[in-house]
Amino acid sequence: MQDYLIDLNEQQKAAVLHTDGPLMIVAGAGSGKTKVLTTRIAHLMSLGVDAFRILALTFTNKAAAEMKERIGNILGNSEAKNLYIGTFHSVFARILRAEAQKLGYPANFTIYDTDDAKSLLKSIINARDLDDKFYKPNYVLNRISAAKNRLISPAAYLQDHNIQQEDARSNRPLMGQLYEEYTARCFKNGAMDFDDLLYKMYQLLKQFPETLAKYQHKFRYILIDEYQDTNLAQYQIIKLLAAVHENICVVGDDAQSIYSFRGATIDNIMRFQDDYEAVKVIKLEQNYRSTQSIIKVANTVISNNKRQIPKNLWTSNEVGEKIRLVRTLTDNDEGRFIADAIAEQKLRNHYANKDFAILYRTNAQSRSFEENLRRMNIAYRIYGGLSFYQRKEIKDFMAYLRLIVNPQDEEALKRIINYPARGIGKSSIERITIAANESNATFWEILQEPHRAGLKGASGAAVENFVVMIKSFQSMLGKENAYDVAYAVGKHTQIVKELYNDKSVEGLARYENIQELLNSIKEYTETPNEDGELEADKSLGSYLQQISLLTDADKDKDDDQDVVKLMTIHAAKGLEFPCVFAVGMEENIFPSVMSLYDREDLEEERRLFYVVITRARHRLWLSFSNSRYRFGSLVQNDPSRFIEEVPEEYLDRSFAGMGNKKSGYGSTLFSKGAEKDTSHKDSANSDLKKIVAQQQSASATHTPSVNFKPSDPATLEQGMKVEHQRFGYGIIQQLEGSIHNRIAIIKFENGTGEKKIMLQYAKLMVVE
DNA sequence: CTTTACCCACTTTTT
DNA sequence: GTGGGTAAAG
Repeated sequence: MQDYLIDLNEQQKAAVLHTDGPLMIVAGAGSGKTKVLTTRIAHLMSLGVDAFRILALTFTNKAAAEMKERIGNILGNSEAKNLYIGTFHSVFARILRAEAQKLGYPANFTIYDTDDAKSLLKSIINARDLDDKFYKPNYVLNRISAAKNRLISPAAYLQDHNIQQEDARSNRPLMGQLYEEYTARCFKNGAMDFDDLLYKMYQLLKQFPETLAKYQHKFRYILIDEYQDTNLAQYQIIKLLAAVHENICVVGDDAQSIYSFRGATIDNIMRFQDDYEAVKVIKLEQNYRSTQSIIKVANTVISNNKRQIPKNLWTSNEVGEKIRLVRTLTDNDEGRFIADAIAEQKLRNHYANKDFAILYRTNAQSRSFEENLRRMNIAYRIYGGLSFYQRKEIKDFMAYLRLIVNPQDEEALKRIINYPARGIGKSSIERITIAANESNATFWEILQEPHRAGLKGASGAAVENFVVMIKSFQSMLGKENAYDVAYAVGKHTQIVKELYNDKSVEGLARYENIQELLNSIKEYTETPNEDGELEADKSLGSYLQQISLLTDADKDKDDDQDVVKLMTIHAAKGLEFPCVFAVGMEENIFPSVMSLYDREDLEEERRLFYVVITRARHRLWLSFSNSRYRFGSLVQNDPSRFIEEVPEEYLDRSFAGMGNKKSGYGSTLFSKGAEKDTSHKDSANSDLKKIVAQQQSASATHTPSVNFKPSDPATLEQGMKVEHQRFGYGIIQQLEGSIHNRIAIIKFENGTGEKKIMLQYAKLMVVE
């Protein structure tokens, strides 16, 4: 084992050696926070503390994996694998899986991601015939999420006067009922959403004292990373777990609290000292990452915030270069400038691609950088955005797997019951839903006896076939591993075949995605489990449990690829890069338009600005554009107010000249404006055309005669004159198709010309 | 019942 | 520019 204390400064050493009792480490950006946490855990273990009794909670799987690895390196043995290190969500999911029955959940409960939750809410809102102008699934989900993060149950929500008034005032009086029904439906489906993983964990500890005692005893040492980003639910759970030993160590930086939209409250870190009597506070103020210029700028910027723990971040690194301010006229120019700058820096200062990061406020901003990097042949990778697991084809495939493991999961069931199309349409699904509600059974139960929903004939048979197929997959669960079941799903459902036959570019990509999913499942079943505690469980159930908490960033292990990294500032937290481009520094974007009217929100944006500044080690660029396309139309934003907060002496404005220095820019702007005008004319023009077309088709639409009565399709013959309900009168030119699907080619009188009419559906009356 | 075509709302940030 | 939901056509 290395002498792990040797390269720690005094404060870091103090934090490592303070093993027992509550400890708060206020760790400035780049002050060696992760090093302290990992060394502290290694130190505990070298003192003889059993790895099984140490709990460390982080916010990303990546941070957790990194910690595990670094501890392993310090200790030089495999003991680190026994540590309970993970995100709040994954650690709690694991515990909940073991304790699920206590709460009435199946051990194989499904974890709903945001999309699943929204679609469930949508169906609840639709079923109640509510106006989706007010009850937007997104809004409703956020409201429910906020309630859960504040540990407010549906019952408490309905009883709370303030909340009720708030909802009434915003024209959403039924919010509480929606919360109640959503909760009930999730329970019935055997599903928990992300917030439930915290909320139910709290319930579990609160309702079952012996369970609480068990975990209180088990976790003798608790460490929390990014404490400034915890919400009330997380706070209360930690408080319960730590109550006996009080060996709790939290690490955080109030200046980097950027997740209030997820319910995080800066109060938790501000009040930590009041929560525990014997608390020790250690501040890590020396920054090892950045140049003096960068640190100075960061400090100045953050001092504009009112609420913060006083600290003085400093560095003994070199002064470094000024921060470069870049101004361009269009978003595409911004992308081009930065791609050029990267190429230039690579030559001039011998940087590699991986030394650069382009960081933006919103995912939608990535396009112009992608295009220009591609043009310059610079390798890049986008982190975040639409995740692999959010793609439609992946969600469809996963829905099969989810249903097999948990047939209660109605969302999964409805997603794939008719995909690929197998003749179970909207009306059949409706019948089943009604039957299920009436007899208080689950959707799946009704499916097994389709006659209870009045389904017979073709649709009844289709349902029966579907059930037989799913059951055959289920019978594999006990004996086969995750890959074998998934392979069978691929083989026996038509999904893979259908995608394979789709030769379009998108179809090919989808096919490859399914292929990739199958490969990753295979890899999962063939890799030995890391968890020392759990048996090597390679079942489909355990696969699903862990996959639903994984994000894109966790998927790629080859982190060392030589590529420029593009991601949101949020995603960049905890990372560092030699060269950072903070782009889109414009009002309404950064700070976001959503945060302009509230002091708290604005301060959070400023903390976000602080975060992006402190990602840079050597060089930092701030860029903004006079105009950019958003949504197809051109918008113009002022430079971000945050730029003005950067002290002038650290700012290099030589790239921020007005566009008039270069000829052509002015005219570009002008022609863009002109284009916009014509496009307006165009759209007005096409609107007009549409109206004309509508009127024409309206006059072409036939009003059926009073005595219209469809004739039996079997009696139709070539040459007959018939009446169609909408197309009017016509002559049958030809009849073709099989007995079951007869098609008539009819020439209509009113200029609509020849049409193929499927007799199965169309109603035709013989005139003569 | 299924497929296609158009229309609209959507953009903070994430486990 | 995009994905999902709806209406119309087959």
